[in-house]
Amino acid sequence: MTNQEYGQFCGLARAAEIVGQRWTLLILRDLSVGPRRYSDLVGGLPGIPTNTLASRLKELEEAGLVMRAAPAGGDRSVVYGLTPRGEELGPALDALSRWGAGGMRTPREGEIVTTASIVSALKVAAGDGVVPKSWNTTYTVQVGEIVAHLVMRAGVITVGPGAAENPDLIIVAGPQIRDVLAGELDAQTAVSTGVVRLEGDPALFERFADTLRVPYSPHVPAGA
Amino acid sequence: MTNQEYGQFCGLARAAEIVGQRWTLLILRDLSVGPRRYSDLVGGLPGIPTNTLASRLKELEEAGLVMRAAPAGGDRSVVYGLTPRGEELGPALDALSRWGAGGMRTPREGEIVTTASIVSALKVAAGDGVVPKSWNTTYTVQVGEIVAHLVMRAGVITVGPGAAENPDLIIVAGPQIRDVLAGELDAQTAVSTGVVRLEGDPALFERFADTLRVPYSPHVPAGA
DNA sequence: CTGGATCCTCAACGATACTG
DNA sequence: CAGTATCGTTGAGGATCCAG
Repeated sequence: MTNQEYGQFCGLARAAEIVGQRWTLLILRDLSVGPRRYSDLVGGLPGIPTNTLASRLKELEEAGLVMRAAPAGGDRSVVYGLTPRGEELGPALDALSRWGAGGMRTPREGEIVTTASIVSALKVAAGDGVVPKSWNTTYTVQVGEIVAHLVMRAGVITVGPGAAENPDLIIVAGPQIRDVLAGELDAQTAVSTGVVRLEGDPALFERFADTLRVPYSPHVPAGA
Repeated sequence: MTNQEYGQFCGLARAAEIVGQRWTLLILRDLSVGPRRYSDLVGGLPGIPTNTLASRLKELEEAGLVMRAAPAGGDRSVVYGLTPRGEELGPALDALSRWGAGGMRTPREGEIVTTASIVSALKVAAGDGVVPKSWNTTYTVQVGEIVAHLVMRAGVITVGPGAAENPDLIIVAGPQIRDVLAGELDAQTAVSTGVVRLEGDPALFERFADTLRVPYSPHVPAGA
């Protein structure tokens, strides 16, 4: 059992040999949002040592989860993206995110929000992503300096980084918006107490708050 | 960002701080089968250093996933089990198992099968565990030295370690039974080629092979 | 005999500097 | 921009030992 192997013929053990490496889950989360350059990853993963990132990318490429691509155009920057096999890990990442979010009420000292964390949180909150076909709403969500967009259209929800072009509603908030996603802070109270600031139709925020859900675990003390 | 923290207010990051530790996923898998004593864990996790196991159990207890219990009876051995919060991690473990199993065709040199790996593999293969209410079948599954049981009754599948009392069918096989679960080796061929040996009604093995499923990933080369 | 604690070694990780 | 090189620190691996 040299190296990082567990020596068991077991799916979970095989998975653990890959995602059990430090930083690997967060690298995969960032790539799940879309292809990224090396420096994008460095920027989205504050604190990661550059040699660790280089090692992980190499290992993930060898394991078949990540591919490097040098785009055809004159732009010669290297871009990393998930392979189909890497995309297949999505449901597992979502399940882990949901579980972790269940125990996460307020930021710890110094904890920050990144683009990938917001996008993946909204994706998880969207669940199966199915909404009534008649809904046609575009949101821009801003948490601190970080901006993402969320679109409800044709019966499905899609989420991505950056602002929407012509959003029907802009939602500006801090990490406390977590309570809204948990269903413990209702939309009207969130607005009236200043936790959330809106630019657009407030009724669309009610829809947002009712549709997206990542509950708190009932088994975690409220102080956590 | 001291210690093992990632400094991000993100569910996946919080989860990674726990399950990203070496051996932790496998410890949780073993405990998900049922309460275990320290020495059971040592036995079920070949190669784990005893101090690492002790550290992990302490960390998991502090994180609220694991509880130590000294049973009321005269037996005074310490028993470790999952808390409700630990049980909530089940879906994430299952998703990881399924993903890992998708890339796992044959054992690597020296890889073994443990009781917890068989039980969790069968649980994952059972999916939502729903079967026709009329089915009432008890299986004993033996892979190498390892024995587990699987019961289809009252519309649901239950799985556990050890042999069944009066099994309707005993299935004896090696790791190659993986191909049956993947749906790439049909029941009759498995029996006729000697991959699987049965004691009981062969038709019940067809039911087993048709009901339990953990597919291979289409994106992993067959040589893996 | 179970449930660990201790000690030492070494590979992996982390921080910083530097290069094609 | 995309890494590699270097070096210090930490944690895992492995053996042994100790207490209830």
